[in-house]
Amino acid sequence: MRKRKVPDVVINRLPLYLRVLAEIDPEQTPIISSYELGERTGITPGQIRKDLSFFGVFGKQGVGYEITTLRAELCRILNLDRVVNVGLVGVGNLGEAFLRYGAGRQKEVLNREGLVIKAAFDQDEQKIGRHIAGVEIFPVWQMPELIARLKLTIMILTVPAGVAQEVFDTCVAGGVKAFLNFAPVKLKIPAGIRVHHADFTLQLESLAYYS
Amino acid sequence: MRKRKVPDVVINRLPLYLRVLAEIDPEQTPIISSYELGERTGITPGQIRKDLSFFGVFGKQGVGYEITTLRAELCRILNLDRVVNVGLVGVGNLGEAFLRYGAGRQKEVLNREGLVIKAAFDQDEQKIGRHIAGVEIFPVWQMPELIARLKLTIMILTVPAGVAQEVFDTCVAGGVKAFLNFAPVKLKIPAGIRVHHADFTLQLESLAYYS
DNA sequence: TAGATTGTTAATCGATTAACAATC
DNA sequence: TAGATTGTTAATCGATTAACAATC
Repeated sequence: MRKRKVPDVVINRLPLYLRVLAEIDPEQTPIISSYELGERTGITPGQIRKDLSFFGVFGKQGVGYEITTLRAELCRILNLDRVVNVGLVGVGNLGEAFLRYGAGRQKEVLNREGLVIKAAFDQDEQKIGRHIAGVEIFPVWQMPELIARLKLTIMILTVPAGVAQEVFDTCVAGGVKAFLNFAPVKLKIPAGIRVHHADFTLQLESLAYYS
Repeated sequence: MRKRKVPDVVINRLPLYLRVLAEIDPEQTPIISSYELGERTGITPGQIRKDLSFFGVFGKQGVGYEITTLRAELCRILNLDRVVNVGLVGVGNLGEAFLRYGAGRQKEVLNREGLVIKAAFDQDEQKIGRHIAGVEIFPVWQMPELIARLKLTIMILTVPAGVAQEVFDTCVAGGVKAFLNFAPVKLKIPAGIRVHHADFTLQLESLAYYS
């Protein structure tokens, strides 16, 4: 894995480029310059060119970037040119909201990019077998089996803080490589595993500084 | 405002220190070293000392930090030593989940730190007047008035992308200083206003790279 | 060809880490 | 006093920005 070569901060910007490119009709505007893309993303043109240069040469000097090509390349880089199977653990308020979110307006966006929520997990007997926004809820003990069977490579953690590490470890053992963690805990993360934290409490508390 | 002096990245770490300190009983362990705090937060001891040094001198050489004092100082720095009033706009799936989240286990945490969700807003007639987790839902047109009356200084944006900028501008005009934005849009942000983005779609898409 | 815009290198900036004198 | 740990300075690291030759 030479992935370490590309800084995470660069990877985090690629989806933004993708989003902006998706808003343009390539029939009408087939080419975009780094200046125009910079205008629309809030990223400087130089930064955009630098970011893209980590992956190859996608533009034409004196001309710009062909939108269709650049979109395809970005999708390829992000693995979004194929289906990426996502799971979710913990169908409480937040988990349920997330399932519906992924089923609403954002579903089109996520699915267009190949991201599909395939299964949800909970330990509450009452919830097992229910469907939320078309996603079935399975018992947590079936996770190892279903991670393998459904090839889940991204997991959304919307579990209570107390069980987050345990659930996380189970997922890692099962082969999940990337996580979006909503639990307010510091996870112990093995090498090669990527975790994005979405810790609302910490975010609100730091906002208080500016209030 | 000399606030610009302290890097945002430092501010973002302070709530983490606060969380770890809150987990310790100061009766039993009254003093903590930067090494111990580093152990528990995953931040290097040097970094912690550097971060704190932006705000003053809180420790004793050869001894460490008095937990009660350090907690109080961090709260003061983050404005969490007084009540900080928070509003929420857009009571859809995500907005509702957030209200319940702020009412559940995390409510204790948030309230202990002075953060209180005081009002929610929506344009749907049906939702007006309802209460979710004890928070009343008001019509959006009452926002300017209620921001002033309830002194809302932080706003959580859980509105659809299409109206996010408009709602944001209204809040800014009303005097809101800090935002937690869940809408998948690039907001045009005036100077002096702080926005934290929680854009799930972008986060999931960048995770696909590691999947 | 002249103008435009890329890809890339070098310069700058800012944040993290290392190291240690100060001092409890 | 001796040992420990802070507060702070200097060195390092990495990311952003500026600049420009290459070239369409």
